[in-house]
Amino acid sequence: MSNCYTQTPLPVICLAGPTGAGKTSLALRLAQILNGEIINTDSRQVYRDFPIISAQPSPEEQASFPHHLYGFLDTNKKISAGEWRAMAVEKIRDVLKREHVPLLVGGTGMYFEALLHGIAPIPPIDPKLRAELEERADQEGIQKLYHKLQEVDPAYAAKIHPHDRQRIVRALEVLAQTGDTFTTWHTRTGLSMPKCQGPLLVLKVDLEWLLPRLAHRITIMLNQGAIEEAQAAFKKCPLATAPGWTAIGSMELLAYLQGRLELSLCLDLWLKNTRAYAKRQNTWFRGRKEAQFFAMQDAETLVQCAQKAWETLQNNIYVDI
RNA sequence: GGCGACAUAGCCAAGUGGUAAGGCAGAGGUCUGCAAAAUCUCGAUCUCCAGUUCAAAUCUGGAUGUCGCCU
Repeated sequence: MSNCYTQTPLPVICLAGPTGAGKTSLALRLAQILNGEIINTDSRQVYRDFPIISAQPSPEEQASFPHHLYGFLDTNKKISAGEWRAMAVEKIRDVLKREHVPLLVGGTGMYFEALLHGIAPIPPIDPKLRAELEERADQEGIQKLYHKLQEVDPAYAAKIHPHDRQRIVRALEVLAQTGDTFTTWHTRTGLSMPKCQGPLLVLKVDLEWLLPRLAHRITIMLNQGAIEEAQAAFKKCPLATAPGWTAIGSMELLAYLQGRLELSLCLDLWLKNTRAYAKRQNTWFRGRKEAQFFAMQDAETLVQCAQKAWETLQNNIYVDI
């Protein structure tokens, strides 16, 4: 019985949307109605030292229903989409064993993608390879590496832009270590991986509506001690390039703490970057075919959809078993 | 009231006779292990009117507006 979920898709409910849309409070509602447990699907809320700045659910909120994968990672550590997925799947299994509903809540589109559609089972790549490629890119120019990619994996090269350094390096490092091209790996997506299945419920927000909310949220964060939080984090991890610092809010505050930015400019920039991020998130979710969109005013409808979807998932699972 | 300067996209701004750089903001995309990342695409005929010229954002005159100084 313990391995039945490895054969059948794991049923989940996904709640996504841009930052500041109101996912956290809605998630609590879903948890209450569906008897759910909340699993973080956000690449920044995993960091231990930034609970305020990354807008993690408050301790009270986290105490009201079980929350998973929040604030467990050190600032100098990073996590990949694949690693997150593995952890999330484990949590999902646990939740299901308790006969609760796994609620995946967050704003990181790629994590939802990895969870619902799988990700190529590429082994961990030696960081040295990437470092070497990055250095070559610095010295010879990224065009050289792109030309190389065109030779070894023309199909993938055609899919990305010649300036897309991150993806060019990634494709080359994978090939260098595994001997297989990125394109080949992509064909193996989903194999030997537990699948998750469920609705992708997305909060649809208008940026004009969101902007004042984001501004207000920054004020609240400051009142809650965002600056002190950044100070404390800096004491623990003074390396500005550490993965945990590459988040909106923390990077601007760090610049302020280091005297590189006036406070008022820092706050302006923080807001600006947050808004731009929300826009990118909108773009991402808009492009998902399976996404179902709801305005915040239609939260009720969303909840009903989640309930209905869960019933359907239950039935399907039992049929499969 | 007088004198002077300026007037280029939402903002900043280059361009001094040959048919409008750039930055920011904004909009729309891409996305397979860094994703709060990386990356791509998109905008004006130069305040208005008249004139000079083959040709004007660029020269001349006038109008309007803004800013500064003066009385």
